[in-house]
Amino acid sequence: MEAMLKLSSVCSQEIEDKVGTSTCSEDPFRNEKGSKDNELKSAKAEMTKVREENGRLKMMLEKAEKDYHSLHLCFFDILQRETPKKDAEDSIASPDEDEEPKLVSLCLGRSPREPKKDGIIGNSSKPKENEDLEASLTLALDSNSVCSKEQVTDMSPMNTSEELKEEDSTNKSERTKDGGDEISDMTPPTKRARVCVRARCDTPMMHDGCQWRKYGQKIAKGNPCPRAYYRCTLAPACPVRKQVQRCAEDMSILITTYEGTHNHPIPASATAMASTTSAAVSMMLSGSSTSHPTDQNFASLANSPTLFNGVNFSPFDQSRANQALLPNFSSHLLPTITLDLTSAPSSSLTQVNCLPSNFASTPRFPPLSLNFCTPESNIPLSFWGKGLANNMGNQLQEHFYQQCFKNQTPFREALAETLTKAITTDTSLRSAIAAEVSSISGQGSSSGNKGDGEVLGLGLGLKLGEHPQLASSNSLNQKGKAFLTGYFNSSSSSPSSSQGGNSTLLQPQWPFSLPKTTTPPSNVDYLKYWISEISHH
DNA sequence: CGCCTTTGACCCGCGC
DNA sequence: GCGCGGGTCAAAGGCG
Repeated sequence: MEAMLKLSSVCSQEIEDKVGTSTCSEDPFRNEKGSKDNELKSAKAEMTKVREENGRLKMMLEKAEKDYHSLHLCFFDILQRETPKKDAEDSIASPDEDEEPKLVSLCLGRSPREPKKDGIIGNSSKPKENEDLEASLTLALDSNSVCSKEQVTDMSPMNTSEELKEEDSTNKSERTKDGGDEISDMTPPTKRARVCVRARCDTPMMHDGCQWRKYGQKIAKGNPCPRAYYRCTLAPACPVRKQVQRCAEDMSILITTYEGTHNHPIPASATAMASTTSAAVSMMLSGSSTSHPTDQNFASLANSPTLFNGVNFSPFDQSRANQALLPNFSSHLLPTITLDLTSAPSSSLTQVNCLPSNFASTPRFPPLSLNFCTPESNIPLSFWGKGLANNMGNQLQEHFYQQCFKNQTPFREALAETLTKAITTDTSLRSAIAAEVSSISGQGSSSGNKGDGEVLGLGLGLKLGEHPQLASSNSLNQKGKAFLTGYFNSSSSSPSSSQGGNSTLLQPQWPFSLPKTTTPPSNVDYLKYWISEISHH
């Protein structure tokens, strides 16, 4: 849409120039004046038309933006409404588990590497030689923006009594030590959100914009690397803590777990990931409001195309969890979400989505993986593995980080942009996508759910503007072409072409009317639409 | 001197 | 009840 607006502006400008030159230039030939006037009138009419079109497009853009923002705001409201129902149901079944805390983990990555084994890197002895690296990764908790109602009441940033059972004891000691500060015990312990960040980082600790004081260090079982415990020192009574540990399987991965909610304003540098982490927290608390969600719950949550578009919610996999590749520094009372942004290579999904063995033995809190990583780890391996070379992945990852942390673009948009870039720059990837679509289409609608899960993460709008033709020539095989052609020919007239391609469609307008009784468009549908969009260009 | 890190001790929950 | 492991405390020491 932006490009269309640009185009309209350019056309308008050209016409204006044309008109301007026509009007300003002295016409020596009076007998040509009539034709010039006609030309002038038609040009003016055209200009008016273009201006109107421009205005309409602008209005459409504004409307789309408004819609997006309102949807963004409404998103968590919807989750909140659903939460009490589930909570009510589950409180009947297991009323005491409502107080169970939650773990959300977030993972970041720098470069894809094969996990190294048996290497020991002392994280605390590393010199601070890569401050630049640290600076590129910022992270913070900020539940303010997207907390569900439940969170707002229970995890209010100002609610310093906080949610933690463990912290209760700690706070008690702190209270006694500090002579009883403003920390109150008025609110009961409630759901706790923990956000774990996995990042490829060579420095002992990721710079996240906050100030931390180390208060302990332990050698955890199963990991030769010591685990460090930090408290937030930006505010004296801030309950936020974090644990930092190197991944035993890949020493280049730094795993940081945040716990609690800041009860003070956080620096701007610490807010880059706030929305993402809090969104994850919110999702965890609302989507899994059962407190002990079943695998099915998480699977359905993960497969919901409307929830966290572009985020790969990997359903809990017991066999994977049993591999216990992640260090266990979470209370086994805590359920797990893994937001994975490490761009591990082909084994990434297996590696990253693995969770501590105690989670495997605690099925009432099946872990959940949110894969905010580079596309190749966000898309099924069979999919990305076909087309995305490793060096390509590195570039895209850099692009993704730039979008997320430097430009502070929301994760979804950054991911969308990165995916778009991947497709626009990698012909083999386009072929892979086309092939995947062909295979999906070959599965037919009867197996749509399966395809849904396979392409989960593609249910997001992508910048379709500058890319070449994905579906052109060799990119789509015959089957896929036939499918797409038939698919979209049978559909109603697509407004996408009339809207132009240069639009950032975070929630793309569905190009065809859907039966009222049908379920919302799935990710497969989005993918099909998306490739169709590309093929139209 | 204040802040931070280090490190051994302690507490607590869980499993057997 | 006991042992294990995770998490925290707090004294001691280092550093700017």
